[in-house]
Amino acid sequence: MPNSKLYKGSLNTIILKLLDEEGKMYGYEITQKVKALTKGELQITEGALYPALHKLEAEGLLDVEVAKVDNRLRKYYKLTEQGEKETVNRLAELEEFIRSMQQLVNPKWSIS
Amino acid sequence: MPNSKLYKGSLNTIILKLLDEEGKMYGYEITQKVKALTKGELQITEGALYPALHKLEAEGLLDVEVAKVDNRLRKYYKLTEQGEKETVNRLAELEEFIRSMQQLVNPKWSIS
DNA sequence: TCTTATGCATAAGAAAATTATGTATATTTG
DNA sequence: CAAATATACATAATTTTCTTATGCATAAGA
Repeated sequence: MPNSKLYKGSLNTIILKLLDEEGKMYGYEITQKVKALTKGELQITEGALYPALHKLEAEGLLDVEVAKVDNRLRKYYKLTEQGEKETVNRLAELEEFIRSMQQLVNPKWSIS
Repeated sequence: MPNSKLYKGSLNTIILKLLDEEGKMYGYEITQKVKALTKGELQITEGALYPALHKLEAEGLLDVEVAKVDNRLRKYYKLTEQGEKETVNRLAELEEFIRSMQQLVNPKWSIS
């Protein structure tokens, strides 16, 4: 996402969350999904996405399955069992983080 | 903030926002304020804070004023005019970012 | 036919943290 | 009273995580 420096560190959590929702996705699909969900606000670059996917796979959080569609390669990723557990933790962290940021940015809200 | 990787990139905005609210603050005060506001959730490390303050000063967004209290050094920072303008922009970006993240994490909310 | 879209990947560099130090004074606690 | 903790600054080495720039290849649209 070359537009905003803010999302640093949240890419992995975004990937995990999307895979948790969608079941399985391939890289390019993830970039398009994020773009659509955020109305173009967040654009994941390939240079960030693919290394992130490989790392999550190496950590045992993702499984990969190769497919060929229209004579083009696709690598479908899905959460492993461990990945599902981690996703719960990471999402909780992210939500807590969002709450904290709101607290800082706009203390009038979120009495929570 | 050694606990959460998520805030990466938002430290500068946090600093600007706090200075905008408080008028002037010194480094250690900022760390304590953030800790308090987020109930210990976000802990700014010195290794991140001081270089960030120096950079913001170098960019002309902050002015510094040295004081001695109880025989100890304090460096009070406050926004320059340019800093105030930038703060408006950065806060808008941050709020947009938070909205985007909520969109991704919990699409059920924010019909916005 | 040329550009754009789809689909993967990696390398070089930059940005922004963490971790580990270092210095110094004041206060609290055992 | 000594030791630990809190206050207050700073920087260097390292790591993490991006951006930017490439590269390859096929399909679709102008």
